[in-house]
Amino acid sequence: MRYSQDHKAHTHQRIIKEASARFRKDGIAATGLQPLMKALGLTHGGFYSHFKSKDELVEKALQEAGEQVAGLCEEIFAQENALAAFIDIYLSEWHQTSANQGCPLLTISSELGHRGHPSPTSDTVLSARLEQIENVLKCENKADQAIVIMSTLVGALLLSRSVADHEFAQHILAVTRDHLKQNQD
Amino acid sequence: MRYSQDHKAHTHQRIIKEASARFRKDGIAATGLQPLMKALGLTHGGFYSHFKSKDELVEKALQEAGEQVAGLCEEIFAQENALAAFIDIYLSEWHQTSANQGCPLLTISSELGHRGHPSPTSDTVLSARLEQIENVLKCENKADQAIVIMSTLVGALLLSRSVADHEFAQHILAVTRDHLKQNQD
DNA sequence: TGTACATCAGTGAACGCGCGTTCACTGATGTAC
DNA sequence: TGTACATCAGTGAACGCGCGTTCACTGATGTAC
Repeated sequence: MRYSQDHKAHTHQRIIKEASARFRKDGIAATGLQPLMKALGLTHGGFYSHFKSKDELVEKALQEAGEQVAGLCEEIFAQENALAAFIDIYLSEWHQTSANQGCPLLTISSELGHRGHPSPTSDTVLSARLEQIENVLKCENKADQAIVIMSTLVGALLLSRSVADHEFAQHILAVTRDHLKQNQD
Repeated sequence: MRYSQDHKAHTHQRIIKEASARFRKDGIAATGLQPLMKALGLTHGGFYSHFKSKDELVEKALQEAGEQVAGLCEEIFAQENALAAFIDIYLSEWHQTSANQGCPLLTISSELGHRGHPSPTSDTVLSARLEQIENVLKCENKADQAIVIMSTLVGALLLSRSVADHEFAQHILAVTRDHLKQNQD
């Protein structure tokens, strides 16, 4: 059946959005196209009138995750005390448990990178974050300092998500938050 | 055919060792038991006389990766200037490209944690690293400082592996190495 | 010491399953006359 | 304005494939007599 003009574009976006969440939560390999389409009330056959392969969806979903997160981050970095706000959100309990809405660097990017084919979109996402951090730094070596801060954020979040002991996980986040906010230049 | 006494134990270890490498390199989900056994010159059916499921192998392989890495780290931390040596190796080009022999926290642990069932072995591996770092720190708040250092190491390595641009990847490692060695207490 | 038997690590075919992908088809809508 | 037709987003069965797992079987070795 034919649908109204922008119907296809709308469905296209719904697929990308759902994929972007699922890839971040469960990983790319563990996310099937069949369950994904079913969750949107569609049948899996229709997938290929939107994308030529799962790989294409992966790339689009990574981009969408990047843009979604970029939107959130713009708001955060518009505040006063932007770096502290960013640190608090990046290392929040919300971000620890909500991988499906969070930073794609930990999940999509790292699943792509060096297992198969890394994506230039990973570079774009990371660069965007680094630039935002640089802009609110006051020290010399802004660029280098931004890399170190971002590394620490990513690492602490990853460790807190990897660890089985919930209190240990929260402790990692808390300690790292304090350290980064204390040493901000 | 029946084999000499310690033959089974030997094969058992070979499977674990190969799995430990493949899980770290390609991820758990992307590593098939069939190709794994074939690579060892065995048929896949025999797998179940060694392990009751893939999940059991995953746990054993994570433990073995932890022990293997622990062995390497003991040597490193026995040196003078242990922390600097550890930082240099953790953020080396070797570690960036040799995920199959490297730290299991980035790959096995993070694939287990919060996607499915996290393993207490992740906690053990992380705690071992933290303790080694603590022992060579001279500042107050050793425990907290160790967490921050480990987070930064893990994050920088993950980012350098995620990024498509090879020079960018090397830059992340170099900058983080310098920062950590400069600020070591 | 020689023979009969039990053991059991490893074999390889088969199981059901979900994966990514293909394809002939449907049918409500937009377009042309 | 009314009718005939073209479009094409979405359907759902089917494809080959590799997955994890099961199982009846093999046959060289260790053990018992």
